Amino acid sequence: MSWTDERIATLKKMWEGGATASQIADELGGVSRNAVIGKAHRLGLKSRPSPVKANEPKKADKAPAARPAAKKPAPPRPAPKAADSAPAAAPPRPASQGSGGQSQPLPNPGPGLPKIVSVGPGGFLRQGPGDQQAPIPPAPPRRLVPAKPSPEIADKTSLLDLSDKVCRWPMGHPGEPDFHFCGEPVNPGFPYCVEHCGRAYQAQLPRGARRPPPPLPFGGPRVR
DNA sequence: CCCTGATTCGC
DNA sequence: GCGAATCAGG
Repeated sequence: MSWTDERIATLKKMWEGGATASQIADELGGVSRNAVIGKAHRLGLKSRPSPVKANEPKKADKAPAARPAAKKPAPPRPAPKAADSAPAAAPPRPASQGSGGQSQPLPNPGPGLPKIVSVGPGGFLRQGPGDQQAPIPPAPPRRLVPAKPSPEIADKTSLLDLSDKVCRWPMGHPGEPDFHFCGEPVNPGFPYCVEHCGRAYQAQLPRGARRPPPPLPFGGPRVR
């Protein structure tokens, strides 16, 4: 498999969206997760909350220990700089599981977006004690609505048409011919439109009104 | 052992 | 440029 523009675009979006390399590789098909990571790095994407990252080069001495057991005697690595453009803090996301055994991250709003925790039934924002002030309470849906962004989307929002103005909610699966994004105008301050904000930031419904399935952008059974 | 991303290096 | 092999941490 070669890296076509579309595949690269998908890779980018999913990578930026917080999907793991494995998920991306799986979605793209025909490539290993290593390929995805390698490509991502070659594209300039990098780092992002990587689980493996406890070692930070302290300002001190450290004789670069050569690799003990390696087929090839690798010269000491210069400096494994890693923490440069890491998001301040990932907003807690409602996690649900659809396929594997580990958590399935939702597309992550890029840096600069408000850290919304969740949306209450009445449309108020739940936030940490410290974060006192919402950018703007969007009056999200009181109850979840079936994913039906718009009766007719004349032109499907392609991967490349994404901007911070349109809803990035993925419709279908990447790689499918009709894979596209919601494309509705976003809820200001959010990566999604109002409807999909209600899905992404799973509203906490009053007891009893709990029946809709847990929809997820990526990996979910199918949302459409 | 499972997972994760990072890096290296032969191709 | 690509990605398997490897490393390293959770």
